[in-house]
Amino acid sequence: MGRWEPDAAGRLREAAMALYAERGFDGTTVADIADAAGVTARTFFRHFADKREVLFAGSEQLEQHMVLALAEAPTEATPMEAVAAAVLASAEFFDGMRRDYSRRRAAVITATPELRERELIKMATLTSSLTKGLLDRGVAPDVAALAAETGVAVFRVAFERWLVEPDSVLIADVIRSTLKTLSGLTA
Amino acid sequence: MGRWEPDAAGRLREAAMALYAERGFDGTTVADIADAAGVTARTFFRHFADKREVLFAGSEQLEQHMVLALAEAPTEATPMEAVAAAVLASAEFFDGMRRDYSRRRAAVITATPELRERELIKMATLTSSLTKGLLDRGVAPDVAALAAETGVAVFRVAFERWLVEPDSVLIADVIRSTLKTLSGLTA
DNA sequence: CGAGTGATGTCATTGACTGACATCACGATG
DNA sequence: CATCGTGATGTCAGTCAATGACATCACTCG
Repeated sequence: MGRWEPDAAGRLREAAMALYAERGFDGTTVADIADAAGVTARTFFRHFADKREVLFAGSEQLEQHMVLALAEAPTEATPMEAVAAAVLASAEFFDGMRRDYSRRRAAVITATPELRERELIKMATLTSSLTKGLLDRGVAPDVAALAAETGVAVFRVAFERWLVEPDSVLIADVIRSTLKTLSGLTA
Repeated sequence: MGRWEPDAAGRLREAAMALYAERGFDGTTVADIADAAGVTARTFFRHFADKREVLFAGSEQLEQHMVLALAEAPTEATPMEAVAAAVLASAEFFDGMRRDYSRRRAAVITATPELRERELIKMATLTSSLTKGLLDRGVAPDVAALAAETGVAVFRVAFERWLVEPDSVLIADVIRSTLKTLSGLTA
């Protein structure tokens, strides 16, 4: 065993989720989280930029994954098809994850304005990354922005729906269904 | 003259804008703003919930105004027409305002992640208010959400374009032009 | 063995934000 | 005219998020 327990960041993430769910975001201090994880508050800030970011670790990987899927979509795919592929690729991130965790996380975020702000900016960042990915595919700026925006909207709606569905439902199926609803709207 | 200079909130708003523009958001303390406005920091927090909110005063009125315009749209208007009326109504809020102020404010917000977060949540609130307004008109939930989202997107795009246009251009014209672009996209 | 490294702890400090309480012009009321 | 709220502000003390500077020490590599 090393000088310290391994995976301090992971312990901090779990401690934060547990405490936010139990006492609420405002009722939890960074010192509380650090104590529960067996480190000091200073170490918390070495792993996460601020008290909110601890709930959003992994969002960069999700984004990278989606952007990669977008880039790998066949050249002949329409912009919206490519975006759909990117959104579908996100499923791989959640299938392995316990639904329970996602639900508690969503509940905490919904209940805390500060966390909703952070989530919104993550979505905005995702949107602009997808837009850029489309531009790289030669899509016109207006179309790219609109397609990306629409794709992220589908992602959001599908994710919310998935959280409510029974546990057996796969998120990929919910995404496909949401995409179908979208095409019905514009038809 | 009363015991205190009148309109402390207004003085705080102006002082905040000036200092944020001059030294940046992070380089400005609440005490700085309060000093410049001739009050104490404690008074700042009696007028604004936090350091970011001082740049968003008036957003509730804008929202109310738009929701009202939505409600007053003719019964026979389509959802998107009603939303367009709401977005157009926002013009009355900016025509009187010095463009210069809006530009400096936008520059500060763009440069500061914390402020961009706040702006995003204001837009999200606006979206959900417009959605609710559409539901009150009997619009189906899916359509209402989509129309509101689209309307806010138009508002955002038009506002940004307006800031770049020469000073003589009216925001209402930019909004109308943006709405036209939108209908071109979906056609 | 000794130098270097990386993750952590310790300490001090700034600044956002809050609660409790005091102050005091002004307007109403008797 | 005296007094009695009332509302906007000041004062003070305190909590907690966040950051910089410096110390520590197991581990690794030469």
